[in-house]
Amino acid sequence: MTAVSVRGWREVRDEARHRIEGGIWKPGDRIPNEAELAEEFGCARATVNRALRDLALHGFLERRRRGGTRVSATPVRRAVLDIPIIRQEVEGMGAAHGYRLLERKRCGPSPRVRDAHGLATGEEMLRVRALHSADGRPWVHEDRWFRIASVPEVLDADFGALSANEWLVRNVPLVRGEIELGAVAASAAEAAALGTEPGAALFLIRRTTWNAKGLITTVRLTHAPGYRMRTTL
Amino acid sequence: MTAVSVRGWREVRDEARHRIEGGIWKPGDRIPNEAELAEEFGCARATVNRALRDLALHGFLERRRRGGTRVSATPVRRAVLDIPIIRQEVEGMGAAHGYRLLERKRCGPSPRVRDAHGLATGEEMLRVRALHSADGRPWVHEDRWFRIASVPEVLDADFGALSANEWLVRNVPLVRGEIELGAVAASAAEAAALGTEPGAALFLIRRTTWNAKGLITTVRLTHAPGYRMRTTL
DNA sequence: ACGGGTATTATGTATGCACATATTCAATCG
DNA sequence: CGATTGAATATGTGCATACATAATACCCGT
Repeated sequence: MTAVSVRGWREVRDEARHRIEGGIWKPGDRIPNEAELAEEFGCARATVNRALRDLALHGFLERRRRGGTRVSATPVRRAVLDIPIIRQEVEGMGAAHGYRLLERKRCGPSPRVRDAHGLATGEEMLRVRALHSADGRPWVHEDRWFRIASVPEVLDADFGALSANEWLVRNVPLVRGEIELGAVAASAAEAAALGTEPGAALFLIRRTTWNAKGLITTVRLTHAPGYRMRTTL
Repeated sequence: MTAVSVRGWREVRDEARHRIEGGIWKPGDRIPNEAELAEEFGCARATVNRALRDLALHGFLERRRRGGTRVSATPVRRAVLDIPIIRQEVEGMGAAHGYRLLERKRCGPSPRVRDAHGLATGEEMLRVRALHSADGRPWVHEDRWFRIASVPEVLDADFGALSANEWLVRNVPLVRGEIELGAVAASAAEAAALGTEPGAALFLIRRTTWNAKGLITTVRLTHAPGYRMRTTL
């Protein structure tokens, strides 16, 4: 093989990807080891390592010590995806971000929230519902539950102007979180806020965060119909 | 600050995360530079670099040359998420993966597909619909379009037993791809296959791949109601 | 033949160094 | 005064080397 001189680990990565895409390295194939590639490319093994690690992160390669590196038999396994921050997403489209508080009240958890997080029925919570819009058009309905025992300070925030998300970022250090993506039928309240019909298919993002004391907050974000989240491979 | 001796970049990463989570480094704060942290931790700067790069990849930090590293003001921006391969996902749950071909025919593109990819109306395509099941229960409806001009070999595959996805993996090197996530209302055909009502909210994964000649295939995967995709932060 | 220990191999990671590059700040010149 | 230039700084990346670790292959003693 001709010694191709490359500049930087990105070029090594791209060259490797071309070989996968061009079928030179086929799914399931074992590819040359790092030392050999380093020699071929005229660079250090560390550089090859960086490139191959990146491809493995994105699911193109599977690597095992001693076993070598092989082209993934299932080419798309992992994607790095940007979970949008609403304000930024809207402004990034060149639209004006609007925020309107719909509801803010202290109450016990809904059965669904209670069961999902093992809370007591009497547990005191704060529920905040709001609507985000882009150039005046409904964009996302936000339905958030705070657990007051974990963040009592939340009672001092009124969320009239500042979105709950932004308040959280400034006031509560994150400990552990989960993101869940799915599809749900619009509830009556969501449909009204988003200007659609109850039962309409809405894209759902649920984020839940905990700290050492337990649940901090969980939020159900439902996007107006037609919303898509995209990522490139 | 006491010099804490750490072993490996993961420990550096974890310690940094603890400082973010514990509020020692607050959102928007600029953190010490790599050289200082390396000294504090008693490791090489490259090790600190690896750790901080990883945190930046996951959206916890924002890094700029000369500008230093700051704690992200928007704590969750990026998530690495596993896009499931259906067979693996089903088998990973300990269920039996079933596959049934529903339809396979040569035809022109539907208006939606044609417009989305700028195809001619007369363009010859192969449409394959199938149902994946888990322990006999409907799991995912697969609606796939192949562009015959790009992959004529596809006509030789009957897809009665082998899923189109697996055929693709073995026969077509990937060039460029996109994944789109969203929610859609179940079509009549989908509803029938998945055992639900037309209009039900379904989680949608659309994958499209191209090569140098243009579109290869696009697939609409719709999951049975209640399906969720999860990732940890 | 069999089971277990050991050598081999490929990747994983750490280190110290050098240089590249982006960005900011400040000094300088017209 | 304003624009340009240049120095300082922090991260980005590359290299050579060394050792760690996991997985496999192989050999050997019983």
